[in-house]
Amino acid sequence: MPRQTPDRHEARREQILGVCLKCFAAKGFHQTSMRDICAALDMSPGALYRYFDSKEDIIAAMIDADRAKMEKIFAAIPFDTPFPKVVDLMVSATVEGFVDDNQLVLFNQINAEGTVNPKIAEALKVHYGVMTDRLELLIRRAQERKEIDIVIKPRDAAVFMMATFDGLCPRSAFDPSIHWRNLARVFTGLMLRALGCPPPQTKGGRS
Amino acid sequence: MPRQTPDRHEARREQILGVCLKCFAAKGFHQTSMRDICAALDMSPGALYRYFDSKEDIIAAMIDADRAKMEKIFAAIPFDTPFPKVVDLMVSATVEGFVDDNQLVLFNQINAEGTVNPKIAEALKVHYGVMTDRLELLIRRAQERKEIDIVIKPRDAAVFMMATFDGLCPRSAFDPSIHWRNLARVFTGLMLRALGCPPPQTKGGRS
DNA sequence: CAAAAGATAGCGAACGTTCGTTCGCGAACA
DNA sequence: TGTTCGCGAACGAACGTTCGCTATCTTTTG
Repeated sequence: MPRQTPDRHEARREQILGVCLKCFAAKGFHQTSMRDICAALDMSPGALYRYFDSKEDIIAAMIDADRAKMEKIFAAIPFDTPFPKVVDLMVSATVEGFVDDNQLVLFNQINAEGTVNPKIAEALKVHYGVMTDRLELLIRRAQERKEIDIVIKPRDAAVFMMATFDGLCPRSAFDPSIHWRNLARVFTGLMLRALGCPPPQTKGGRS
Repeated sequence: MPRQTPDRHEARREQILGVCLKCFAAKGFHQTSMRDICAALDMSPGALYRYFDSKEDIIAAMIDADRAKMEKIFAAIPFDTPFPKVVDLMVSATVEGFVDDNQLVLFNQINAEGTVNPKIAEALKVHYGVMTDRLELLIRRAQERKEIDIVIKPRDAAVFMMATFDGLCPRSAFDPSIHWRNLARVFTGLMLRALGCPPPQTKGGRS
């Protein structure tokens, strides 16, 4: 019976992916060699190749896992969430991922890979589509609740917001004047203004 | 006297960079080999190395040229330009660069390289700084002219706008539903709304 | 003005290195 | 006893780069 340890394999795969993420985040996909990965894993190439067919396979799996995580966060936002809260959640999720640099570097790496590798490009299109669709729906509901301007087309607004999230990443990677807290607050505020959604409460508003 | 043909060299360098741009845009920095470049140039490696010390040198020079071009566009916008026009100019400049895919791929490639290569990262920080500073000034002037909301801090607004421009790129690379014309119009409109700047004229407004 | 001298551009085979990947074999576990 | 896991030396290919050579063009010189 060959069915013995079906999950051990999967678990190890995930553990490997975790280490690869750090490697890739530190040096980029194509500057990281299989030897680098093996060293970080304290593992031989032969062993590593029992879990992944190729380097590209590793990269693809890692991107998949990363995107799935993001999709999950988006999907977890209920439809009836007040829109300011929606924006806040999304901005927070985006910014928090940046606090350690992993996500920040990785995001740029993934986009670069996507522009050049058709297989990755296809996967990214799907993922981007899923996220934009979800956001579009959230916007539509908010419009029905009269929370945001009825004139704005939900799809357009969704694309705009997604683009702004995406822009956060290269921006914050190369602008040393940016501070996370301030960034998140400012972006949330401006995005809500763009959609004609009055903020709920601004409290004191320390500079 | 060794001073004979000082400009021939420079001219050829630029021509080489132009070809490299196409190569890099097609396959990415690290998937493009020196042999690929030589083939595209119909030139031998030996000859190529008379113009650039290394592959990294080529990449750096190309990024420099690309960024300089963008800076030039930004710098050409006069301070007294009505703000809606400013936004329109910037969005157009950004979007137009995408129409052929060169700029689009390249932008993602550059950001990825910047996250991993300290020298490039430093250059990008400078360039981003220059552009943000310029935009901040344009915003400040517009505020003085009462064109945009006085509450908004110019620096915050500048960062927000720059981020949105940046986001346009990966977004439009992976969202097949996007059409340039519509994209530019929507983004201009929403950005102006965010800053509390009433649009000048919307004309007919065909869907 | 012609010839010699010098500098620059271009070539392409070859270099040493590093890459992703393979494979035969032993150890551990079922 | 069969199956999985892990090892690490080894492979061929491809990489960025070098170097000695010839051809071309510019300047200097007789």
